[in-house]
Amino acid sequence: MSDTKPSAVPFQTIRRLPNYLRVLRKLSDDGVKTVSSDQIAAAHGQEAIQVRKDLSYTGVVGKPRVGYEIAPLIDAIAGFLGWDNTSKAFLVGVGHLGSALLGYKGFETHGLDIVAAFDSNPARVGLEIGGKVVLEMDHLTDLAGRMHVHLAIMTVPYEAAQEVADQLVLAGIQGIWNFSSAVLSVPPSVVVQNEDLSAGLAALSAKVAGVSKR
Amino acid sequence: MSDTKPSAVPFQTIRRLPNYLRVLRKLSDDGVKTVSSDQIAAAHGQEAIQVRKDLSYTGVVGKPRVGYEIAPLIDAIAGFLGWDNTSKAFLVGVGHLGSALLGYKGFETHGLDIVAAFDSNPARVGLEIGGKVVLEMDHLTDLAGRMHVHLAIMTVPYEAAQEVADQLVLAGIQGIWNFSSAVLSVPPSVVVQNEDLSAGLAALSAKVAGVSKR
DNA sequence: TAGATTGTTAATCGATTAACAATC
DNA sequence: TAGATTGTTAATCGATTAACAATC
Repeated sequence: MSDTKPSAVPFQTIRRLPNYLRVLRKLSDDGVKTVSSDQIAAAHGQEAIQVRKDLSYTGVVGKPRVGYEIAPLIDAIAGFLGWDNTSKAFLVGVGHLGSALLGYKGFETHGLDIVAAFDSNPARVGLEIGGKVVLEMDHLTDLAGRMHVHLAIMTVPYEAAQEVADQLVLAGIQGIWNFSSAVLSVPPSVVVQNEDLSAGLAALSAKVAGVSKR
Repeated sequence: MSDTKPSAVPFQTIRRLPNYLRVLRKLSDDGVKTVSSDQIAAAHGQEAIQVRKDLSYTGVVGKPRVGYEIAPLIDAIAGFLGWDNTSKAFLVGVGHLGSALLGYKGFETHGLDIVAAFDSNPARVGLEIGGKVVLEMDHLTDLAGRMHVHLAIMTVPYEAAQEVADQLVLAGIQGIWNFSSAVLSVPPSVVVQNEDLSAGLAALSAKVAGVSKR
C-alpha cells in the first residue's frame, strides 16, 4: 500500500473499457489519429460524459477542441487491463463450451493464452482441439507449477465444479473464470469471475417482459 | 392483475434469481420443505438480508422462525422470470459457440426452446447439431412469422453482427441475446442482452490485479 | 478571439446494508 | 412464553449524470 495505491476503479468502468478498446483499434486501423468522447459514445449508444469519466481512470488526458489521441489511449487501456502482457491459462472441461473457447482466436489480443486443456473423460484425453492437445487431470498440478500458470478457465458441469475448483486452488491458480453455474467456494486469495448464462437469460427475459428497472 | 404496474425490480436482483432457483430446486429434490434466507445466503456466500430483499420482489412471504416454503417459492421465481412457459428462439451462427449453445440441455428448464438454427455458410446448412438441422438464412423471416418466434440468439462474428441484427428486426424478433462483441443498433422496441466475453475477461484481469473497486 | 471539448466538483439515482419492530 | 426469523424503513455506499469552469 505504500508505493502505488491502486486507485479504486468502478467495476462497471472496467467492463466497458474493452468496448472502447475495440472501437479505438478500429479507428486506428482506419488511419484516424484523434477522437472525441462524443464520437466514442455515439459508437456505443452511450453518453459522452460517461466515456470521459471512464477514460479519466486510465490517466490519459485529452485536449479541449481536439479530443483524445488514439494511439496512447489504446496503449493506456490495454495496459490498464493488463492486456499488453500475455497471461497463461489452463482450460478445464473440454465439452461443447470448452471446445468453443479453445477455438476462439480473440483471446490473443486480450492478453490471454490458453496453454493447455484438461478433461477427466479418458475419451477426450489426447484429442487435439483448437491446436491444443487435451491432457489428463492428473497432470494439472504439476504443469501449473512448472509452467507458472495462474489463471484457469472452468467449463465443467455443475456437479464437478467445486471439486475442480479445489484442485485448481491446490495447483496454485489465483484466478478462475467460471463458466459453470456453480457458486464456487475458494480461499479469499483466489478470485473468481462468474460467467453465468442463466443470469444473462434472466436479464433478457425481464427486459422482454418489461419488468426490470432499466 | 392485467394492468398491475410492473413494479420496478432492480436489475441485479433479476440476475441473482436464477441462482436461488437452482439452490431451491436442489433442496426440493432432497425433500426439504422450508428454507431460511440465511441458508440460501450461505449457499451463495451472500448476506441473508439481500436474499430477503430479492425474494420480496416475487411476492412470496416467509414465516418468522420457519423461513420460506420451497415449493411456492420455486413457482414464484420461475413465474417471475417467465420460465414456467417456454419461449421459442432461433439461433443464428453455428460456429463453435453457436454449436455449444445448441447442444446445451439446460435451456429447457429455463423456459427457452431453440426451435431452429441458421447459418450463412452453405457448408453448414443441412448439418444436424444438437438435434437441430441448420437452415439457410433466407428462410429466417418466413419461419419467424409462421412459427411465432420472437427471440433470437446471435452467435455470429463481429463483422456480420449488425447485418444479422437488421434481418432479425425485420423478421419481427423482439429480443436478441447477443454473444457477438458488436454493439447493435436496433429500434427501441427491440431489446438486446449483451453477453460480452471481453467484459468478463476484463473483470477477471482487474480482480486478479486487485485494481477494481470490489 | 470564439467556441468546442475537456476534466472536476456536485447532485442524483439505484442498490446494498443496517437497524429494528413485527410475529410466528 | 422466548427467541428466531421475517419484512420495512432508514442509512450508506457506489455509479451515473448534470453543471460549469478551464483551456486549447
